[in-house]
Amino acid sequence: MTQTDEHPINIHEPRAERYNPHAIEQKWQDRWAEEGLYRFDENGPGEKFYALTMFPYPSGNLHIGHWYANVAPDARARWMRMRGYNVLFPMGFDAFGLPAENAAIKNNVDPAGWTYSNIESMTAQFQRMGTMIDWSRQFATCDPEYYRWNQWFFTEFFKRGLAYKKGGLVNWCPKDQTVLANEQVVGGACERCGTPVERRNLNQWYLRITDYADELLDFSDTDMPERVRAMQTNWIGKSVGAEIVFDTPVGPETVFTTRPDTIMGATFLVLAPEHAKVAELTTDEQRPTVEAYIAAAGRKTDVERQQDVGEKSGVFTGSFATHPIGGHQVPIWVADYVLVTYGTGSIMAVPAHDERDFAFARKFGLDITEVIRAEGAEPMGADAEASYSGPGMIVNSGEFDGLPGGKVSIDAVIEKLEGAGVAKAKTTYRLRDWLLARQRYWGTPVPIVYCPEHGAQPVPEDQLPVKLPEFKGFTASGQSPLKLDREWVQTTCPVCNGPAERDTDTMDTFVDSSWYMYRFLSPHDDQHPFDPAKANLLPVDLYTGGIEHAILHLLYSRFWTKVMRDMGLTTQNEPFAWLRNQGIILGEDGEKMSKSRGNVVDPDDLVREYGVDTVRTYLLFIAPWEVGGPWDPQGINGPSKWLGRVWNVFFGERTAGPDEAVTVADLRYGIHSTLKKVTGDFDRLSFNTIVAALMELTNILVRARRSPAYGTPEWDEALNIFNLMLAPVVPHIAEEIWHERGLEGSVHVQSWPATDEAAAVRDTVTIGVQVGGKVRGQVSISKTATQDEALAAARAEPDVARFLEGKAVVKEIYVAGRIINIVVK
RNA sequence: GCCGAUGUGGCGGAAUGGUAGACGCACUCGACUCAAAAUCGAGCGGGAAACCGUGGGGGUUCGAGUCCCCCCAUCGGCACCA
Repeated sequence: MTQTDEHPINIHEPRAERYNPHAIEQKWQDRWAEEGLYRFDENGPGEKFYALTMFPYPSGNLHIGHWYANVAPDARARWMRMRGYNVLFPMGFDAFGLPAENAAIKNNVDPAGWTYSNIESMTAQFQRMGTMIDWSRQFATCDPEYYRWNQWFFTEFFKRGLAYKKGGLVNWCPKDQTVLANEQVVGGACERCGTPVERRNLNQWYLRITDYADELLDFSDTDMPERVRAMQTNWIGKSVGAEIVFDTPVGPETVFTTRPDTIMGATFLVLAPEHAKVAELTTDEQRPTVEAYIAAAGRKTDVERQQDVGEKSGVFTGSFATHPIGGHQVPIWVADYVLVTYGTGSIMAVPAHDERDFAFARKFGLDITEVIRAEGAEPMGADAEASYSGPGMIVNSGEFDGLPGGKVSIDAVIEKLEGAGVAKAKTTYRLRDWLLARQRYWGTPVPIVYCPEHGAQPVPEDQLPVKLPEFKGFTASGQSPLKLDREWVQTTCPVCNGPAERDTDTMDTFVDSSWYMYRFLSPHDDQHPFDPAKANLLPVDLYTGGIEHAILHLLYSRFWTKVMRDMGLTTQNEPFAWLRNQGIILGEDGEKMSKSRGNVVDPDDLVREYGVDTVRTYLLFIAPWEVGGPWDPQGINGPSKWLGRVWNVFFGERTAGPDEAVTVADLRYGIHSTLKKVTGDFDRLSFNTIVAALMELTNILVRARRSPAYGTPEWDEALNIFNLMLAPVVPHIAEEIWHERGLEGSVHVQSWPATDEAAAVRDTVTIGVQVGGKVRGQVSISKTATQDEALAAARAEPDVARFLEGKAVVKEIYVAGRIINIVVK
């Protein structure tokens, strides 16, 4: 198109134009990519800062939640960069897992093809966000170059005895046709698909996370939100107590208790229905009853079991155990309120002091013996309505009577029994070993071969990766698809070279995410999982993501790091120095966004309508970032209008306004107090108040533009600092402004400005005056006014004087720059 | 039941123990316009006022949204874990 005389376009006057994000955003994204502006250089200057957002699953569509999770960390990473840090901010894809396989089954397509095409489209969507992510480091966990190291780690774990195979009851999801780790069973149902899990007796691979249970309870090298720590601590479930042996007709039976001090109140034993000794202990007379009970308990799903909580059921075995101190006989029962998976699968029941044992004893008419009595309490009668688990003195316990319940008496009981070899202090955890194997195709093959001669052998390092066989379609048999590929299964033994078979299971995808943050250090390294020379980039300084991974991913990656440390791969105890969780953006209706509810907000639509910078700003502004909340479709008008006004502050026509009285001092105060606030708010991740402060400053600048302060050197300073403060939040408009102002380079490589502390406080302050603690007026005084000056000014204020009339002044408070309070009587 | 959060205008929210409601949305009025949108300007907790107001009740303090104690409600996690 050529310029015509009718429509002269003065290209040197874009300043008269309105802010148009669509005219500038793509341009800058392209230019930044071309120039490699965000390429991380580990040899670059400045202290390193590793910022990471939990990598997404390549579902194929980037939704507003991904934006919410990434924009704020991006703004913060940009700010750190401007402050002189050498910032690593990478991104990848958590690409193995069931959705690909399900899509593959449904449409008979290759999960790999489906996944990589999703990654491609999601990367493009991601790049529209305008982040400083260094895309040159991107990888997907389904890349053989990545999962090779999963296999390498597995074989290393195996050599160290941290990966082992054992038989036992496991959780099985009938829908997903695979076993699940305990962490992936929520309320008795599959964490992924909600199907109630079944228990199956299977031989499976585990990782020995329980070896690290105690260390995982120690959070001293990682700053995680209280609720995450609480959830993990809860999950690990440490209980300090003792194991105590009761003699039975078929040999000694060890029970675990946290209350050895109540042992004289133990009036019966209870075994879990699955306990190995039940059959032996059951007398012939009781056998039909017990077997029926065990069969019924076995049929119950976990979901049904949980619904029955509180409702006690059980049967008597017909046998008795000998009380280790009293020497008397106590009956042995079977009940499903005792879990075979916890402690020893059997308990000594102390109905007087345990709610569950009490309910059970009442229901079946078993003895209740009080052994702890609260100070001043009446003895527990036969008609007691509840157990008592509070503090008190030991009673009815012979030599222990009169000791305080708790530590002292616990130690006394253990000490006595320890001598006879029938008790020892013991700590039990709820945490189980991590069940690793999955009976699925789209994952990392377990690198083990089974040789008839040499048993399970790890695949040697030089033969890794064990690549997944080519996709040949699925059958509906429910068997592992790998199992069906005979050609793939048949291999040779690494020891004797004889015929052997591959393990046909794949790894839990949480293996992939347990160490991916290390891979970003050297994503293309084919000699190590990560280059040891880059280990100085560890740990991740700020890790952000959703709370849904509070236990699963975070606990597993903490465990992985501790093993890596013990292997000598890192000196860090923790992968993440600092963890914060963003909230969730809900639909307009306050419900979780979902296609079925029709309340989904599409970021691509928003970008088309408002531009990237507006969407970024609104996501920062909508709520405190760690809280989140419902999407307000009208709310985005605020940020949209704001950026229009920002543009006009720099390039708008200068209209003569009403007599604005913004002084140069006001201007400097506005700029430097805002700078101080924004700097502090970035530090504490308070993104919504950053935007608010920038908006407030814009309001000042709009007025200043019409005041005598316009055009002064202070005005130029203000624009410069404002431009720099905009950069982390709204990178495109900030860059455009930078260049329109005729400045060189990129605004994003500039230094964050320094606050002039003197300018950030006012010389004259307006403070409230209280009389008797109630605000009655305000006075404008010098910041450095003395108490006498301040009080004189306060008394002179008519609104204040009115309330002082006829009153005796008791006390006068003056906090410089804050408040005056005159206490009267 | 245990653990962890959270409760402030119509709405999202702000506030180192120091003038509660910054900033924004919505709304109202005005300017511009033939008109509308956009934009710009003004107002916006309740109450006529005295005053009352940060879930409720106590307390500490000259002064409490903020600190302490006791409740209530909502959300999240775990849940027969001995």
